[in-house]
Amino acid sequence: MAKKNLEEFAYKSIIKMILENHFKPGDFLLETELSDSLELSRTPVRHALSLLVAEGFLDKKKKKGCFIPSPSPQDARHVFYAREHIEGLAAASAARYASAGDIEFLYDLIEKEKNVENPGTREAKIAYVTINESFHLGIARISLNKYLEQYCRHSFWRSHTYIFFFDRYYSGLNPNGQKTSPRQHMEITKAIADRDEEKASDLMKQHVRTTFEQLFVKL
Amino acid sequence: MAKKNLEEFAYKSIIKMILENHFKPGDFLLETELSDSLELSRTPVRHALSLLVAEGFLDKKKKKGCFIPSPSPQDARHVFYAREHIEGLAAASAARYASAGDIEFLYDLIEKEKNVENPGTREAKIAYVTINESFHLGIARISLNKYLEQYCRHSFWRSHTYIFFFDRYYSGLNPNGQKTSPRQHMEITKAIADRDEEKASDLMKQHVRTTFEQLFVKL
DNA sequence: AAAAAAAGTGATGTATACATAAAACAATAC
DNA sequence: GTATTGTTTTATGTATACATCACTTTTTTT
Repeated sequence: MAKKNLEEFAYKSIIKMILENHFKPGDFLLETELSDSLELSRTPVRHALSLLVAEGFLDKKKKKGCFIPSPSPQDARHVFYAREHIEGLAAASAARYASAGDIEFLYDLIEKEKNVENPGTREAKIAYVTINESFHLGIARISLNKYLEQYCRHSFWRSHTYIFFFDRYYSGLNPNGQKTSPRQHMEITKAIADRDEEKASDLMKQHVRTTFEQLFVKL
Repeated sequence: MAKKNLEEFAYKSIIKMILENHFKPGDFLLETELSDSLELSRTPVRHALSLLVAEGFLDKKKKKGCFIPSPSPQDARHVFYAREHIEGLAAASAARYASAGDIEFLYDLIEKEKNVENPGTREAKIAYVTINESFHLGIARISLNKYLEQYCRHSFWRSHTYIFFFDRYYSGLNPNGQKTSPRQHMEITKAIADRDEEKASDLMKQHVRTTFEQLFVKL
């Protein structure tokens, strides 16, 4: 990763570390440790941590430090509930405003998703995550509403804390041993292409709920 | 205001200045100017500005600074659209989870709102703003979903940029010369007290839309 | 030996000096 | 007169030294 902007670099690096399970819930992210390991001063690290706290990715104790919030089934329900409805709104809005290029973009992603090689490997998992992110945040972007987009992005990332935590999900397989995402992504995209706002919204809500249920099958 | 925590002090002071119309859209909030006028160093000011940017109060240009976002009818439609639906969700959730104390809290606010003295004065305006914030963010809190609450808070404040800009609104009067907010607040609260999630949601959505329409009557 | 007081530790909180880059301006070429 | 390049300005971006406060450990007192 480029170090042009140290603040941005610190921000992205810390998120990356969190998503790569570098820390466990309750761990303190010390400014000095991070600045050492990222090889920059405390200032940009401190800045990045503040943002992450403001955005709700981290919790903070005054004069003590920032720490990874403890995930709870309750909190997961809250994120996914918010995410479900907000992405539903975004999908409806996307169905209204999507250009031909946007729709092509979504179909391309689904093609890529179907053709990920060596499913089950670490590389395949990373590919799925990347494509999935592009799809969901893509629809958020296509909604043309920067507020919806921002909230989608936030709840998406926050929900990914859980997806990485209970990472059984990214086997990418449902209980029947089949991938559900590409099919659902396809249906959503079709609804958007058909300009069917309500259907796009409903399918997206259902899709997010499916993700949640697959994750928390045992909770 | 106490200066125990300089970062908090800076944060609150800057918000206060913004809300008191100290700046106009497009104005840059310079770190050095602010730190001079608040009589502290750039560090806490810079920190506060970062938070305000993260929270969407301010926009930022890299290496240039933080500035008051310029309102546009398009942007206003986007904020109010997002706010309408998210506050609708929060109201539904609040109808489900509100405690007796919560409901009393809401009724108390409505009482206070009805009894604001000397309508039309600057003091009355500030009182309305304060009460209105407590009501809307109160419902967000009562939803018991911290994500919904966060998005409510964000879109609420962002929409307030417009409310303060076109401040005809806080005459508090509708085209017929009557205050509409207390009545709508009362109806929403009743729906919450009745545990009628759908009604609470619909009324809240309608209420936010009313606010928008009163603001943009001429746009 | 238990409790209270005091000193020590280690992190964040704050101020400030310096580096860097965007933007404004001036000078020059055309 | 306009466009383009070079210089200056100025505010942010970054590093770092020092202050402060919560917490821990040690010491003292009873």
